[in-house]
Amino acid sequence: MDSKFDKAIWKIVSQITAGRVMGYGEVASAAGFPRHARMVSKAMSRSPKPLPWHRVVKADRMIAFEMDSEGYIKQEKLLLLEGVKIRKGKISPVSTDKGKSLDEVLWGFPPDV
DNA sequence: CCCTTGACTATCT
DNA sequence: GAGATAGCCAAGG
Repeated sequence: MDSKFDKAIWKIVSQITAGRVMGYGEVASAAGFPRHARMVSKAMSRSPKPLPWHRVVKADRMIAFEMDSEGYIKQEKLLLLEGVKIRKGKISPVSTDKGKSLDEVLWGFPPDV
């Protein structure tokens, strides 16, 4: 039985465009269930169809899995393939929906340095 | 019904 | 910046 919550989460996650990432809390809020960050992970695992789960990361923009775990490696790989820049496990601000300032995107993102 | 667990988050030291 | 603590909510034993 699929709950309303799960459906909402799947919808939001499937709508994340390639090269961009969202936080668990953001997804939950977007789905209409604030503070359900922890449930998001569960909902994604329960999805009957493949979902771009790798585009969902923690609030710190870091991969949620452990460094040595399979999930971490897999997610990092997928993100890199989609053009997401990662520095020491952290996703570049440009890859998020927050730091998508036109200047930064056009300039090619000089914020890091 | 109580307790534990989890792909979390925010705050404090 | 890293570690500890508390808050959070749903699901399962």
